[in-house]
Amino acid sequence: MFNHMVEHHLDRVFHALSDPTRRAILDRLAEGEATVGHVSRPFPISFAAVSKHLGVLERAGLVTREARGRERVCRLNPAALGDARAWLAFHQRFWAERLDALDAMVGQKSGEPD
Amino acid sequence: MFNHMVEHHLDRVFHALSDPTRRAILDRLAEGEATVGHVSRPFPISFAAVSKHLGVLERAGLVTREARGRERVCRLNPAALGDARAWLAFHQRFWAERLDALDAMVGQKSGEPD
DNA sequence: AAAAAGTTTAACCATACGGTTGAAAATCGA
DNA sequence: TCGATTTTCAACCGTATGGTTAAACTTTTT
Repeated sequence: MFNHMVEHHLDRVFHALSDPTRRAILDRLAEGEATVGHVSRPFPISFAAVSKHLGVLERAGLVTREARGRERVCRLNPAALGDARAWLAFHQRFWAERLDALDAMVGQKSGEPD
Repeated sequence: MFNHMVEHHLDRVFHALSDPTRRAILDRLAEGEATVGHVSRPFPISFAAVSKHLGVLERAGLVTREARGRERVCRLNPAALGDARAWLAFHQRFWAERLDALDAMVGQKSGEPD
């Protein structure tokens, strides 16, 4: 019930989240929507680099960019975090249960088949 | 208040999670500890490739490999998911609050926190 | 001791990544 | 219309990634 075909989506979300600049961009955007220029200003990298980061975030569904005149206003899309969060929550709990089960039968060495 | 120096750790965890093969390895390991050979068997890639994936997972703290004779038994480390989960949970909720505030001003409501 | 088994490491390949600069495209202001 | 502003796109660079095969290392088996 958990292995849908959302895999590629998870790929993109986790990958988007794996870069500190992109997480900082998300933090910046959490303060409110902003244009690409406004987002990029505090970062010590080029404008184009930030634009590409925003592309990665957009493709992951984490951010939307809407054209407004010659500017583009970026906004967060919190819902996109849902799948990643669900994956983590499920697995962490599932793993913990497994390990608890193992702890419960300390001393018994379970033969691992194949 | 959230910008610790755990960044690099988050980098590694999210990056480790961004690959479907690695997530599948974690799923496999959730069924119980296993040697590298056992882990790699179902995958259509080489043994060495799986070994490298396990290295990535290990460096992210998600998996431990313990030498047992000439084999290495791999186990999950659920705790390592903690930081990532905390990051996601905090941000999703934080963003949702922000957007809810915006929605409230528009008159539309469509947020599902937690 | 020698062979076999389980893993890792090294070398390599193709592609993707994060970064740059500079040109192009679209819109605004004069 | 012209020039300035905002953003993307294209080309490029150095490094990292995921994959391969083959060699090396350690431990078990014979």
